[in-house]
Amino acid sequence: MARILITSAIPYINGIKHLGNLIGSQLPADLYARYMRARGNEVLFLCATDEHGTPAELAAAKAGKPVAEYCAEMWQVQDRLGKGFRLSFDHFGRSSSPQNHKLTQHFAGKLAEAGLIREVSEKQVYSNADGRFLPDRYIEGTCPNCGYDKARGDQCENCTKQLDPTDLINPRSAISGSTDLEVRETKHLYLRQSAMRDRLREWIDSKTDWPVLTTSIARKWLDDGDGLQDRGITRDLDWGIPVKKGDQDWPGMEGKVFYVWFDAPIEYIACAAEWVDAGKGDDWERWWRTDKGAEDVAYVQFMGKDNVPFHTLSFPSTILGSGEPWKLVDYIKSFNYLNYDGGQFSTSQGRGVFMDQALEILPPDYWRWWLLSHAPETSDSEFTWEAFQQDVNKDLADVLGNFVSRITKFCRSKFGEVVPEGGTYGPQETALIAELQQRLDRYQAHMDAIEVRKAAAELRAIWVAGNEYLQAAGPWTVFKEDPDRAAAITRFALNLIPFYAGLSAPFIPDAAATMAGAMGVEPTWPDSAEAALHALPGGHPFTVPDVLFAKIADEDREEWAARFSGVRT
RNA sequence: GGGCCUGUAGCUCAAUUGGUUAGAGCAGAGCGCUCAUAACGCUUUGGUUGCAGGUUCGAGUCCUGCCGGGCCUACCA
Repeated sequence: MARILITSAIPYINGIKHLGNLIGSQLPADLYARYMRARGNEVLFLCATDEHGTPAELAAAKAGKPVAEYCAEMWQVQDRLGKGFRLSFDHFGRSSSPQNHKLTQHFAGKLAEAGLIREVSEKQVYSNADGRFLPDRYIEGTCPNCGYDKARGDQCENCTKQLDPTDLINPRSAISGSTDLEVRETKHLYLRQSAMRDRLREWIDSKTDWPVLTTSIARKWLDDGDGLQDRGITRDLDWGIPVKKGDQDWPGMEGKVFYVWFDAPIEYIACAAEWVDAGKGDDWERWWRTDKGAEDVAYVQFMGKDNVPFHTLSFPSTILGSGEPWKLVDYIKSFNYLNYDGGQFSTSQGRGVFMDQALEILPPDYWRWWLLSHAPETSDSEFTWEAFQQDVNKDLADVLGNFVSRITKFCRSKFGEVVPEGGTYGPQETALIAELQQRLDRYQAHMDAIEVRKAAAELRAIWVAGNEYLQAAGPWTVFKEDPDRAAAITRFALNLIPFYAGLSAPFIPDAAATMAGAMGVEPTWPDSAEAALHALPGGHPFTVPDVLFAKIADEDREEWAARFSGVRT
């Protein structure tokens, strides 16, 4: 039995996440967590909301609420939706938790002790009307290069020229539109990542089994230009973790908070502390401190590709630089993006299907299956309503659901709602057991390697094998001359249901529970195909379950396609 | 502009990392079955691997150039 620590990239608090966000980290992380638990491993699966930063403050202001209240409410919404999708977090925390405050301040103190923090005085644009410093992106003006009048302070979207906010003609606040801006001097802390460069490179180079998508992004940052740059880790904001050196004040840093990307990954650790404080566990350090029992933990992170630099460089800088024996990530699984009907999903533009809407129209298993079996592992992938309808109807309703339906109903009509006795397994059953064992081995290998789409394809093939068997064995014909043989075939086919339930549970937990429940058992991972297909003896009662997956009708698809074609208001 | 990823059947994806005749699923066509959610099974049509060169006994895979799509580019997160 292994011990596996799994974290999903923590979703930003600002609004409800869309299906692209879901398949980019939380859903595959959940698949892996469920699988590893089913295999008998000890798993700690953590996620949280990422609550700090300018967008959270602005979203709260727009909602007319204090930011703490806004975040607390949005946490509840995200927690509820996560449960709706059956995300099996051991704890769903908050980066604004007291545990994260303490830990973030602790890390900053340790980094300062190690001489890895330097103070930098810099000039930044301040908006008097908004009462805040403005990040470059929140300053708009006319591009000096092309004359585009909505250029942002970091880059002109029209001509793609990199800009400084001071380059803009007629600069104004993107928040209020105010032109009452001034340049102010402000002091910030920088993490000396440049001093960590060799250690980081050595660490990245040791990760030969990581996907190219992950290591190439890390190397680019290490080597581009003058190499890895120091990074500002504080901001002039109200909402965030106050800058402190451990539990001591930090002279000159009064009123400032840590940058959201500094405290967000630390929440992975703090979340474990929250898990203990919530009474769900009793020792979080054995998951995170290699001097306190975590040396044998395998730590796997899931994230979208845009998150990779922060997980391969920034966060490891924090960990390594602290000089303390914290657990570093062992494997990073990163994902590309899911597009929606020819364009990107967009939270800010309200484009696509969002988690709350998805659950309003269909149960979570439909989404889980489609999204996971089309996970954007090698490149961006695309959601269309036609593909979704077609795939879900075929895979879930026709192949799996109908298999359960046809054999349970056949048995009920010929033998009653009890696994029939009599007859013995013959060559057909032996052959199928051998095939299923091979497929089981492959399925497990794909799941171990976190090859999500390949695992889904193999699972589907396992379902198909049941229909092939029934067609070839034809118990409805055999029954007429040899009821005993028909009983054996039926018994064998009924035994496939709990087998399928166990294997399918990581993908479609609700349907798996229904299938197993109908057969009067719990979904469990099979030791072998041989053992699993002898599990239910003759005489074992069962019930015919309701239709597992109702099909998506053309009218439904058309209605949804129309309903979600515009932008969310 | 720079870096990286990507382009394979109508659609979604494979191809043991340079090795026989490029494979699956869906969709399409034909046949079969009648237990089942008009479901299932079998057979089958379909490819100049974005384009043009090059290296090699051999290229989807490596190199060069071009074309298209994507991500990042350090103060959005």
